[in-house]
Amino acid sequence: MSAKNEKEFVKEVTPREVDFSQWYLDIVLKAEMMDYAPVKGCMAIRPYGYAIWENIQRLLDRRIKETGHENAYFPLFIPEGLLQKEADHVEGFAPEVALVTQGGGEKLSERLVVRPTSEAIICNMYSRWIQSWRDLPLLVNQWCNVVRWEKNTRPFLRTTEFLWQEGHTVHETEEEAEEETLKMLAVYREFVQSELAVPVITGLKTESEKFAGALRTYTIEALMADGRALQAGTSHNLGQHFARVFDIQFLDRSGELKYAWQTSWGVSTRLIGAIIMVHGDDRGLKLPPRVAPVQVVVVPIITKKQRETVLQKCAETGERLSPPVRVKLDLREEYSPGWKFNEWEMKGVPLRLEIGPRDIEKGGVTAVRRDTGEKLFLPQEDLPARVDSLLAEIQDNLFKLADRFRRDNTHRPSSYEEFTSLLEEKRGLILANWCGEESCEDGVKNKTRATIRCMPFAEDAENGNMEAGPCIYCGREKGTPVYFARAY
RNA sequence: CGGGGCGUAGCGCAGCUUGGCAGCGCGCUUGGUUCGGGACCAAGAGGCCGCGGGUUCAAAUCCCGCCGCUCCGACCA
Repeated sequence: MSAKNEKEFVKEVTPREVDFSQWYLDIVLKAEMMDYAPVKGCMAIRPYGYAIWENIQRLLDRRIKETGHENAYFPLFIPEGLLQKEADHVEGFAPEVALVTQGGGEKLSERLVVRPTSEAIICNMYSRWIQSWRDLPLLVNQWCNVVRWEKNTRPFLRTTEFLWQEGHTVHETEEEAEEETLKMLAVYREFVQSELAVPVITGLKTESEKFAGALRTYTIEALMADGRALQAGTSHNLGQHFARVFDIQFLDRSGELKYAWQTSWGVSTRLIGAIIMVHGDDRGLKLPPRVAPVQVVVVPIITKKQRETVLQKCAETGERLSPPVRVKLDLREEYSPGWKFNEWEMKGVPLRLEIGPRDIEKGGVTAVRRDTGEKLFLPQEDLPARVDSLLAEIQDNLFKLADRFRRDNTHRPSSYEEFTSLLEEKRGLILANWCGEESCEDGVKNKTRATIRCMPFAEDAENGNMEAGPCIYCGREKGTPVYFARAY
């Protein structure tokens, strides 16, 4: 295909190299994932975008239940006084809460916060449900919406209202809570990598970056194609902070009254933004088959003489593949095949099957991979098996490409000068030693706009050496390696 | 929240400087011919010019305020 044609096909999308932000916005709108709603920072998630979310829910919900959790639902409204109980928590969330002051035409005696997260209301309920060690562990998850009045919004990445899941668990001991926190972090990591094909690094957040009210926050961080990092999920060990202020106490095995240990963890519709920014290209989305609403699109090549034969073969092919494959037959006759090719590429459908007179004559279908653009001929006999293995290959390839990109864009500077020039010229993840002082973290942030994304676990040391050394900022000799990056 | 840009048909835009019939391309509707990488012909439909106020005989156009989107910062799960 000529360069000119290549350009023509994507004229509706700003190339990534020109303006990555604009590219992202073009994609989410033109692939019909969302549309702007008439409230600032709010969006309608359109069926095609929501179908991805439903797949995320289905695949993650299964894992959450397999690890022993049950789903429940708690109120959208939280009495203002409840949110204010935990000092750090209220300090963290107060600036971004929406308040309901009126109901039923009358001023409320106590204002209601629209949940920015549900620790307060859930802990309030938990204090009534827990009396004995026999009530523990309490393992509950909730799928819901939350509202945070953000100043700067971006579709899927940071919206005023968003959808997520939040797990809230209660345990007898600190060790159990820590184990749960790490277990769910591992679930997230496995889920995001194997289903979304998004490689992540895991680690501990710094004190300044941790969840408001938590003892410790662990995170999975992904690297976007523009070299910026995205926090893709977090798991918090809440310690006894909330138990103390919400009075979650239980009689332990020796008859002693103890405060419980808690965790909370969540991922949101932000994951959809990650999929877009990790895999997409100038022609549009590239969806990992495991979460793609449409895994295979069948495009008939209709000609005057062969119309019925072709349509029949398409229907037949669809029936052979679905289920289990999510197949879409695009039988619209008002669009040319070429137009459809471009549209489904924009929408990121992993595999396209073209069926025309020539394919029928040769006894198969033409297949085109979205990830590589590769064109293949698949004989009818082993079509289901070939489609199945191609989808698996595409899933695998998307992960490999993203993982290679992440590795290629992880740097290990040996001086502060190299550190700053890497941030200016290449971005990406920068593994550098840090002494642990907040003043150095702030210093780097103020000068370079890069933040510490996480303090990685030692076993994740696949990107060069994890040896301790002088702090990249102050030069003191006690720094340990942490990941810096500019983040969304 | 501060600074810049933008807001005119579903989408992309022109018109605004210098006030005077609301325009173009794509898309949409209907009919027909087509269909292997965004087909073609013909006939149509579609407007609170973001919202509110002001100036004027007259406002998309000038002035003031507000809202929204966006970029750069600040703030932040």
